[in-house]
Amino acid sequence: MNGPDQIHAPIPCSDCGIYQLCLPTSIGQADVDLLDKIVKNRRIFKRGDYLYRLNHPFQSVYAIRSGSVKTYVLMDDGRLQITGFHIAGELLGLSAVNTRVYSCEARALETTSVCEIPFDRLEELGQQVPSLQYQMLRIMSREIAHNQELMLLLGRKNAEERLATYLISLSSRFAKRSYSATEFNLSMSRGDIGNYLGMAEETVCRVLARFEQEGLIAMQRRLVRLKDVDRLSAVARGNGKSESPAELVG
Amino acid sequence: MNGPDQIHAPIPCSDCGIYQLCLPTSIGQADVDLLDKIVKNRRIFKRGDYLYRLNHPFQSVYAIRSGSVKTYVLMDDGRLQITGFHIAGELLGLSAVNTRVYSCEARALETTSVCEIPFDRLEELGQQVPSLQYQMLRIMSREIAHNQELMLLLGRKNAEERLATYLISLSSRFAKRSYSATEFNLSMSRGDIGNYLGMAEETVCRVLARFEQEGLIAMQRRLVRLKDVDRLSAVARGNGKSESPAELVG
DNA sequence: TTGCAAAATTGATTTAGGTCAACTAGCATG
DNA sequence: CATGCTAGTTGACCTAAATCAATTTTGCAA
Repeated sequence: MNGPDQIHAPIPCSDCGIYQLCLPTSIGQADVDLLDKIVKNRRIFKRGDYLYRLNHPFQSVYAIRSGSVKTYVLMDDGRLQITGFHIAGELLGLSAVNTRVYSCEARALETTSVCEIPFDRLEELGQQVPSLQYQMLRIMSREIAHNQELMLLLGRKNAEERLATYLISLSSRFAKRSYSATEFNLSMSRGDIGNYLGMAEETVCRVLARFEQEGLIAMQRRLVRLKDVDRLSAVARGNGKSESPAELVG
Repeated sequence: MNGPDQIHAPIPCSDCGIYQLCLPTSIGQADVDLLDKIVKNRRIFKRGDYLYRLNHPFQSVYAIRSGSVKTYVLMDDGRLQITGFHIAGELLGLSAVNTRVYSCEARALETTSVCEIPFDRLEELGQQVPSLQYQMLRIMSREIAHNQELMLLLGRKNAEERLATYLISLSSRFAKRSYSATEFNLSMSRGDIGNYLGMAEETVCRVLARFEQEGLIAMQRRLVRLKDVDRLSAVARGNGKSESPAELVG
């Protein structure tokens, strides 16, 4: 039987038999550099370039060295849904497959350098790269927790709470890799943010403007500075409106 | 190295070291019966009884023999969020742990008979029960796909689409275990449905009433009959409002 | 530098759905 | 049988955010 810290090979989709994987997960800048050194398969993408563009999954995982990437799915009715933004230090695979998805794509938001890792080397690399020693199961488990958080966000939170949550989340992701956690570049457009958070582009603008007026943030085009993280966190948690936590009985 | 069809022991939360697991997954009535026969640990819960109620995870998985169960989390601010409804033929564990969750609970929606399976027997049982031979990874992968679907629902869909999606989804779950797929009992309250779908109880009522007027369903208290599944599916997919599938460029 | 297209902002208007409130129907209890 | 009690329904009203529309700003390419 397996030890708990081994990497498992990816598993095929139980419906279609094709491999799938989900791991928009942070492994840290150091381990990305390490991977880059071992794998020697560096690639550069320019803004708008596709990292992949597929009707179905895929052969590689990408460790982002610098820059940023958005992933999204195209639904069978033509709608586009952004599933995540990924920044330096993070591992990028493919988000889950479901029947209504026509194609999964990932494209660079700015000039982006990645290390492309073929699937069949993942196991071997797990021996050498500390953060990959977390097995897939653990990584996926984190992904599920993250999605549940996001579901709460989409189902319950209003525009201000969503955007505050988003900024705080970005901030902590930047913090993990020793960039500034309070001043960073939103490489994605307002429209992208709106799509991701389930609100109109105009609302994103208006709420950001409101945050600025209230002294929570400072903005200059796509550069944000969080001026009052505490208060912003409070907004993200939904303080302000007095929520009655009605304990429902089934 | 592991064969692809083995069960893995659950893995501890990478943050807190405590075990967690997520698997609100259908394994089918036949395999539930099989499990029940092998494990011999049957338990009966009455409406409102707790299957578990914990500040942190947990020792068992439950295979539902009959009845239904809701799972939910209590947030640190006291809010209650329903994370799923589970019916006969499904396996029920614990939905993902996240930092803002204070406690995870599951309670019966009606008189419910389950087979309680201790964690440490999962592996052994995987040898004997076909559907458990899917390894955890695959089960979790399905869970992620399901969550992403739900995220789309919560982020993009309006009240009618949500409720239509919900009914269709329930229908297909019932269909899997040879109950009627077009006539079934909503064992959960309107309030529960609203909580789960992110809308007010009153809106649930109103939309159901509208569906009934339009001849999509027939209702009698908690008993629903789907009269026009095709049209209902169309509503669930969001037909009606002409969505411009703007292809955003990052 | 000019010119153009995409992105962002801001205002006006509309609307879906939340909230509050009243009322009804089932169901359980003494 | 009367008496609540909870779940469900329906109506009135209001608000957050979508939509529509007009500018303004910016980035990029000739």
